[in-house]
Amino acid sequence: MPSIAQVEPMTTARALRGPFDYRLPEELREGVAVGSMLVVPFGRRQVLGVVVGLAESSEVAEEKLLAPLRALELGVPMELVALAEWIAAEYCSTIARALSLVLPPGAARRLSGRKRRELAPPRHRSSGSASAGSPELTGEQRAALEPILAALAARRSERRLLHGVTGSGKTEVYLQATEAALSHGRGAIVLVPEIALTPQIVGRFSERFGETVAVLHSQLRPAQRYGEWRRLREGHARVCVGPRSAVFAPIEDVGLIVVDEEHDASYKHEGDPRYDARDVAAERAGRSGAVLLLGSATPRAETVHRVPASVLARRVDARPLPPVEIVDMRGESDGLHPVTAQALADVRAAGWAGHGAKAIVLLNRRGWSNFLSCRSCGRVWSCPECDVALVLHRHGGFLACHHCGHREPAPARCSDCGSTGVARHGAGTERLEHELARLFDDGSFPVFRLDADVLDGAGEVLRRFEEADSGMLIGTQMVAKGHDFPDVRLAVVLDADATLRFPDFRAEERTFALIAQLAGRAGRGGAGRVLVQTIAPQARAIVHAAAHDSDGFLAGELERRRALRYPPFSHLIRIVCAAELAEAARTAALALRGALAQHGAGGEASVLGPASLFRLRGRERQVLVVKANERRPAVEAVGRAVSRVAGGREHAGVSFSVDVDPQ
DNA sequence: ATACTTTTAATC
DNA sequence: ATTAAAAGTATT
Repeated sequence: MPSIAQVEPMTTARALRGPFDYRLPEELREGVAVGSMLVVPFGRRQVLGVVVGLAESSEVAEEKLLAPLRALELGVPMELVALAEWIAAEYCSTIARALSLVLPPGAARRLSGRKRRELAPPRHRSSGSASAGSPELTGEQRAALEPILAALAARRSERRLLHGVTGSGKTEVYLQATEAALSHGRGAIVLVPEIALTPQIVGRFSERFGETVAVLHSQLRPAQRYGEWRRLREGHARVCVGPRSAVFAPIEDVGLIVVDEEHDASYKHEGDPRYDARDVAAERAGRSGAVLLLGSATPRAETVHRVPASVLARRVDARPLPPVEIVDMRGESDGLHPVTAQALADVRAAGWAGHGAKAIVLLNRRGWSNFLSCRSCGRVWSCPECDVALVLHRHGGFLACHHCGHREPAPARCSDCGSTGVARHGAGTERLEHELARLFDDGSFPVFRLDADVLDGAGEVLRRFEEADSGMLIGTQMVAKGHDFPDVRLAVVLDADATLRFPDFRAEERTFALIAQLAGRAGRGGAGRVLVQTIAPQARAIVHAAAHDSDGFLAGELERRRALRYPPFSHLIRIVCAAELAEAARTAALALRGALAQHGAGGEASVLGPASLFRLRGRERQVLVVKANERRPAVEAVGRAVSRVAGGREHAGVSFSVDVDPQ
């Protein structure tokens, strides 16, 4: 019986290198395992610790060993401790930070409370399951399901891409794959981008599988969240549907991990460790002999390159995808093209004729105006903490920084020269809502706005749009996500090239996905039409999206990535050095580059930069990018270089952030 | 000599 | 990170 517990204390310190050994008193030896949570004395404090190993003896002198104060009732599964160790190494982070991802929700905060309150009894919900029955699959769906069933039967880990156009019935494949996993006695995880935007998929899982489904979403109160975690941990629920953090669901013997809308940017975690839930899902599936199923109408080039695909080319209702028209805005004034205005008027007229008729308009820019300038002296209102222009939010009467959240009252006059001539440049969703309501809302054709600024929440706006007979939904990229309304006759993208102008090698892929996803919202219950306003009508992403040519776009994209040695033909690691003074950040970045040059950047790798980034939250930033053929040696080399440079005192006040496979 | 501030070292 | 001992600096 091991008497030593190797414990990782849950602190965020980078310099701390555990694990630390504790002597287990007799009464704890039975119950403590890898994954157990202990409260331990640590320095002068008490901290929560996770047991990462057990041993018979310790290197540490007997008299220095302390005993844990107490053990918590429920720990995490052993396999998640191993997964956390993998994440710490893979993303250049610490074990403690990686472990905090797999702990029960609120674990760190509950430490101070002594005895946990008894939980409310589980609420009842529709039991579903057996009676619901699975609908008949199309030939394409059956062909896609077949290799998944075979892998599950053989307990073989396998990765599959489900490349299916919008409306082709991907969810039914997920459901039947889940059913198969359950029938083999195994659990399943279903990752979705954001529950509020995809209520339909959650509903279908709950309906089909009843109480064995645990749903994690942002609206749950902490106690409910913990309740769902506990149902999974104790095996009462075997399926978890949730956002990226659900990849850490405490399910034993996972047989299937689904990643819906696998192209979605929300799978990348912003914050240390900067993990990518898709890669973590692949790793977890590999470790537990599970099937990884990645689904999308617009998969990433990386995924297409690496993962064998099943294709769903037809919609289940057998309707064709709506025709997409490119509306050339060169030489036109800003705003709506006459063709677009007429198309919206046509939708409103169709609504009058009887059934509902709806339109969706996408403009990927929040607020009223992009930026303000003084007509007299040219002053531009910018963020005091970041080097970006402030956006006018007219309804709230303030200017906001979209990077740090800074707000200030909207100015009536120039604070430099006193002039009252303040020019508003560009239009965002708030202004568009105002304009379109003025033009089209006659009482029977309401305009709804959906973006990150709406106060009632995305779900509420979508519900109101659904309930309306006719109307228009305008908003940012949120309007292109997984919801499904049958009466949408028209989908419009304004300034479609806006995303193309981002200095990012994924800009084309993002633009293609955005247009294709939005096009998928139109014509689900009848004829549909899609308009794309752009000043770049020849751009590859736009031309292919208009032709519904995913394969053609991906082929070109992969060719371009290969030529430029971008992922998937290399791995990128981004290191950002931030400090109050630009000079300090630059010196640190140069030192880091020096360390990488001196000790190697891991295999065949090149280091680009340092380059300046715009100031953010009052900190000047410099970025280095490592482009490597092999990921692991490069990550290790970067990790060593960062701790060497960050460890010294000469770069005090500089923070280092490492992003492996940045999105 | 004494009260502050900064540096350094340790956390089983 | 947090803490406290150690070392350094300014103040009576």
